[in-house]
Amino acid sequence: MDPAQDSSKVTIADVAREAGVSKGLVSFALNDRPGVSAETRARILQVAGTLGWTPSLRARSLSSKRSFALGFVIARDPEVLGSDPFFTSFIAGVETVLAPEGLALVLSVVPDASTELATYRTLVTDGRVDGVFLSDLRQDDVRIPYLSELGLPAVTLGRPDQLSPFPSVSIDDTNGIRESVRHLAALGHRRIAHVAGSPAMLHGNRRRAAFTAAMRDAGLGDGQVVETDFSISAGADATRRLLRQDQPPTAIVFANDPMAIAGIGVAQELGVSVPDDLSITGFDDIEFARYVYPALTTVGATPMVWGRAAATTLLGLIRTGSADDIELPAARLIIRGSAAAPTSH
Amino acid sequence: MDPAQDSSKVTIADVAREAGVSKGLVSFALNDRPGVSAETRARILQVAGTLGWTPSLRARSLSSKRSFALGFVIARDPEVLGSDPFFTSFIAGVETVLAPEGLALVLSVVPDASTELATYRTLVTDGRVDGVFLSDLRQDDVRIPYLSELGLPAVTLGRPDQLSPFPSVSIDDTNGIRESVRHLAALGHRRIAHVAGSPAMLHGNRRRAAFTAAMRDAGLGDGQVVETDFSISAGADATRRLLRQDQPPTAIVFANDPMAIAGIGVAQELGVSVPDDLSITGFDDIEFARYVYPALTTVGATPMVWGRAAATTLLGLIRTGSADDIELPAARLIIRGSAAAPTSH
DNA sequence: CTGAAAGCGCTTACAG
DNA sequence: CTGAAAGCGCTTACAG
Repeated sequence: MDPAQDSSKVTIADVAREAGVSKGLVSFALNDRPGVSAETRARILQVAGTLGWTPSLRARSLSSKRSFALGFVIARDPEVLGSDPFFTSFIAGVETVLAPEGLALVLSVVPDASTELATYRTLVTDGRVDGVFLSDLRQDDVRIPYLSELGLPAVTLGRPDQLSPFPSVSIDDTNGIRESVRHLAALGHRRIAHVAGSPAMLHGNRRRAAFTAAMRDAGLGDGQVVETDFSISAGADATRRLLRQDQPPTAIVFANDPMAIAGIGVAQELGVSVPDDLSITGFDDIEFARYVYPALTTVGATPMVWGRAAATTLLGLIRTGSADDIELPAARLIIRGSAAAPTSH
Repeated sequence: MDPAQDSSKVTIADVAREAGVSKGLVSFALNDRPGVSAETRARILQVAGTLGWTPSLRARSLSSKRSFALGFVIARDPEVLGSDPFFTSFIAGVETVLAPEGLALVLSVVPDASTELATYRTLVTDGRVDGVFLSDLRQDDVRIPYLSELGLPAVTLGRPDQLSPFPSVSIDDTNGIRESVRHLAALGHRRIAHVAGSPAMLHGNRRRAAFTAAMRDAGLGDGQVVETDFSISAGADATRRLLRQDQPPTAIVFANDPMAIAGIGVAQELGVSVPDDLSITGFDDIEFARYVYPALTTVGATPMVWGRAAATTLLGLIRTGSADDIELPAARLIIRGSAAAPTSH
């Protein structure tokens, strides 16, 4: 009765019979494989359309050993995760390429690194996904050899510091840090500090190195650096420590926006005026950055673009067996109100 | 050679042969179905363990017409989504119940409501999921009859305002609003405004109604209300509008934390001191709330707990055909620094 | 360019 | 309590 219900009952056998061909040929036509004449293919597709045939994903999965899904495993303390808007935007970007292809995204949020590996193994054992996204690259990341051994295709967000069989989608975030330091130096700052991310994470390391290099280039020494784990609370603590020194910095370059926003909060709490007494820059340009006061001068990231590029690359790898690395346009500094010339003193 | 590789090749037929029983019996043992003697079941499971048999999810899916996965479709402008930490924590909570059961979560982030419906349809047609989570309930929500007609089990986050065949997991968030108003009234505020969420969304409506009711109870009239779409930018705009009036409120109750944080930013920008000239309360207790200055007095939400409860309920519905509604402990006000007694004037 | 058949690895009535 | 067989709906060599 209900056409929607009926159509779900239509199988490849019905289409084959109606079109007067074998099931195999219908399959070939469906999968755009050579060996079907143009007119036969057209007729088959036409019949399929008329009958409202939707090939069974489950049957296709079983016989073709594919899952038509991609996976993303995020290993983070959920509390910290929540404040990082990167992932949802990234996933929205991924979605824009998966949806039209009829592919799905399987997401796992796990609390720690060992659960993370177990999750990848389950994903492979169950044949849940045809490939995965690898984010938050760490130094000498165990996930890379692990996935390689499991035979699971992957794309890394950022270029690993080790031999990797996987394509990468990366962005030059050092440029943003460099621009931040130059901007502050041009405003007249001499004592500039860096609240760095985790040294165990590649982007934390890279931004820190970029900071030091830019400081030297500007003739400002190495600059003081405080390491954190990228979390808001660690950012707040680091800021407090920096400002309580005898010679506090007049500017701080933060490795991400959440920490920078916490930094503004701490400064205000201590009665240190931003940007008059202290200039602050962030990294990521999360939406909050525009709405805190003063609005955060920060480096623009493009998580949706990353998502799209990573999904395209991973699909290419899965389908053709290889894919080129992609380098996205370098991150740029966005100047707003949280950085200004230091007041004389 | 590689045991991991070998084990993936082991099938139910191998186990049956080795255990000296039929494939059917192995299947029965695997699925804990009656009709297998305790010792036979034990022997089968033992053999399965020895051989390292992992039942093929794909084969099980095809023959049992289940997908062993749950779905979550989020319809939101990705920009706005990013600043809402609710989802990632919610998903982390869901994960804690899915992972031990060997179930996966399929996530879709779509830009608008029509894409949302199409996504649900695809999920059903492809047999991707056995049930879905329904969040951000709207007035007379079309998704409820739609999913019902598709025959897809669901759990709603919050109680719908319409007839619904689905169980709900809800929390009394009106209590948090009520506590906020009482807190402000007790501090001596008389002109309290509410920056409400979208009137099209149930929780926006509910919080707004709770605000008005609490104001009346306190003998403070209806209180001024400005409607928004829950977005940070709308929260900033609403605050600006409120503060520019001849008789601006001395306190504002925001329907969520992102808007409240933007509200603090706007106040600072306008030279209005928080909490001296203006008290502010939020809703959700996102991580940022503790780190802005002054720290945000807000209502605690528990997205991880929601996730866990919703997943448990949905699984129960799928497995037994019915599930009871769950009411989580009422949301409570968390007092921090953004609300204080109004300065006399 | 096309057909007939086996196979993917389970589950599920149906007999006994 | 147990076995043999059909079935889920595709894909994929293998023949022609």
